[in-house]
This record gives sequence, structure tokens and C-alpha cells, in this order.
Amino acid sequence: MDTKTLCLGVLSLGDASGYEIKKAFEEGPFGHIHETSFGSIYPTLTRLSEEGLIAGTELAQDKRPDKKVYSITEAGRATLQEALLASPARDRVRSDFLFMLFFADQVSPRRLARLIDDRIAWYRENLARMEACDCEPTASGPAFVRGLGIAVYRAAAEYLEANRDELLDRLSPRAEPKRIAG
Amino acid sequence: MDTKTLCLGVLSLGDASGYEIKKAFEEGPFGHIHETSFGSIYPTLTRLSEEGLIAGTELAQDKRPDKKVYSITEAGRATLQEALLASPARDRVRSDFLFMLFFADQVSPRRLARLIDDRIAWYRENLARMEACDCEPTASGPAFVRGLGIAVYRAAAEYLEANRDELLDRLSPRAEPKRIAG
DNA sequence: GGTTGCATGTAAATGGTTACATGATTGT
DNA sequence: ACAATCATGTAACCATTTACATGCAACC
Repeated sequence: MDTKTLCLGVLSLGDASGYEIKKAFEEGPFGHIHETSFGSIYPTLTRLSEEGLIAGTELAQDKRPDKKVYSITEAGRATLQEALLASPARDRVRSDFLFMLFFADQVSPRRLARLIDDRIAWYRENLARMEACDCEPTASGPAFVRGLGIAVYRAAAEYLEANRDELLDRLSPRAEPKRIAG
Repeated sequence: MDTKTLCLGVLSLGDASGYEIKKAFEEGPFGHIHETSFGSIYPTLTRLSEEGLIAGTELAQDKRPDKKVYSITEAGRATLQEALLASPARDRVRSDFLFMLFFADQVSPRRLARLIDDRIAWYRENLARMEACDCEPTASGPAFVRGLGIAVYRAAAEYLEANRDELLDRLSPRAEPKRIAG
């Protein structure tokens, strides 16, 4: 999905500022769907506004910088609808972690262990966060995506936990205790 | 991972042409790690060659176009080593499928069903492929990554299969059979 | 006194996709 | 006949990241 559609999507759920849209991707259930940076959101929002797909309102705040809150327009909703009808591009994944694991025998076992442990911790943290926000009776879509995310993260974490030691053992073969004499 | 490191990685496993490197990402166990296009591989290979990190040999073939087979050099191996020491950037995922699912209530149930079923089929096909190449006693790294890929894909497929109907039912609530009269 | 969070934006540089160009061979 | 596979490459375009620029408030 291009940033344009992404912003329209978030705004179709309610008004938000650029900062809030970014946050939604960092923390929210969008995390495992797509990432973005401010440098891509702000220009997109400006363009979207020029095209009449969203409308922005400057909002002065107390003890906070002003913010621009955007609302999706009817034209914007129509554009989002269209985008949702296109056939989805295949997932694009780019994982340095997997790449490094693939070349495990070119990496020191210590570093490898660190890599895997950090990753497990990351999954566990994210699982906790995702499972915690059970609270709101969310719409069907988000609930489904959340469930899928949890299922996948859990499978990954469990695999790593179950196979970590075996991999490390195989790479740094415990020097066979050599018999000093027959 | 940048394309440069990617190519060095593949070439560290054995000589290959640009075409073969691309294929490795499409079919091989790299599929769920990273994708690339010719437009990024060929220029990278040229640059890598200029930098002395790889060396290319033109190879005439019978009934086939010529190909350029590249080998990694010592300098190339050193560069790869360095890249493997850097701390891995976090995974970058971009999934149109998940995005669309998230907005399930803005998509027709029929289309949604199609989307999910296609995805399940895709996972099943890929699982079959990945499980099939059990043959070679691959190095520890690839075997580990393969196992992780299988675990994750399986979890995703199972989740989709288990929750598909519930989602669809909730979206197109079976019109309660109205009693014609008390 | 330093860092984090709130808040918006621009500009340069990078990196990557897409489409084009070419062409033989093999399979349907 | 037509599509797919093998095989390499270029160029235009697009999108995105990164770094810069600014500044107040709250917390440690």
C-alpha cells in the first residue's frame, strides 16, 4: 500500500494529525502491517489535502505545539474504496534478522545467541502489548488482523525458543573430550 | 539488507549469475527473507565488480544466452563479514493483504472471502514447496530459517482457516429469519 | 542538564521498481 | 502461434529514508 492509501485508511476510522497517524503505525495494530516515517506522511497529507481527499483544520493547543487535524472527505472515501478493490500486491518482507540467521556459520555463536534472544524478547514484548488491548470491542477487521498477528508472532517466538539451543550446539560443537591416552 | 550485501551473501555460498541470484530469492528459501528485481541486481553486480568485491567471468553457453558468472573475492568476504556484524535493522513488512483485511467492513464479503481463500492457497503451496526440499542436508543456518518460515506460514494458514467463516458471518449477518406472524 | 514526548515540515540523497530493449529455445 | 524460460542490461520514474530545522513542556 502506498502512503496515500494508508493515510486515507487511518482517517476513515476517525480524524487525526500526521503525528497521530505515524503513532498509529508504531504502536497500534498496524505495526506488523506497514511502517512509515514523518518524511513520507507529512508531504502525503499535504498532497491529499490539495487533491480534496482530506480536509485539514489547524488546531491550537494548550502547552503543546499546534496541530493539524485532518478529516477524510467523501471523495477520499471513494478513493479508499477503489484502492480496496484493487488486487493486493504481494507482501514485501525485508528481514535483516533472517538474512543474518541464514548465514549463521559466518557469525560467531555468541553474537547469534544475542541476535536470537533479542528477537525472542521483542516478540514477547509485542505479544504482551497485542494481547493486552483486548479491551475495546473492536471492529471485525482489526480483531481478525490482531488475531493473525498474535498467532504468527507466537509461532515465531515458540520456534526460536524451541530450536535456539540446537542451532547453537551444532555451530559450536562441544569439543569432544579428547582422551589423553587409550 | 541492501542489495549489495544480499548479492555478496548469495555469492558467498557459491558462484552465480545475476539471473540465478534473482531466482534464489524467488524460489529458494530466501523467498520470505527478501525480494529483489533485476533492475536492482544487475547494477549492483556491476558496482560490486568495480569495487573488487566480486569477480565476473563471461560464460558462453550452448543454446542459451551467454551469462556472467560471478565469484566473491576475499575483499568481498570481508565486506560481508562486516555487514553481518552490524546490528540488524528491524524487519520491514508491507502487506496489502493485511491492510485490506483491517478494513474488512469496507469490503464486500464476497471479495473478502476470495482474498482470504487465495491467501490460504498461497500459504499451502509455499508450505508444500518448503517442506519438499528436505532433501539436502543443508547448512544449519538455512535449515533454521526454513524451519522458522514453515512454522510461521503454518500458523498463518491455520489461523485463516480457523477464523475465516466467523469473520464472514459477522460481516454479512445471516438475516434473522423473520417470523411472518406471531 | 539531558532526554523524551509533542508537533510540523523541507531537502537531499538513496534506493528500488517498472518498463523498455533484445533474442534464442522449448513447451502447449 | 503464443507463452514461458533463459539471460543481460539501461533509463526514467517513484517512493522513502535520513538529516536538518525549530521549540516548548515534562520528567529524571
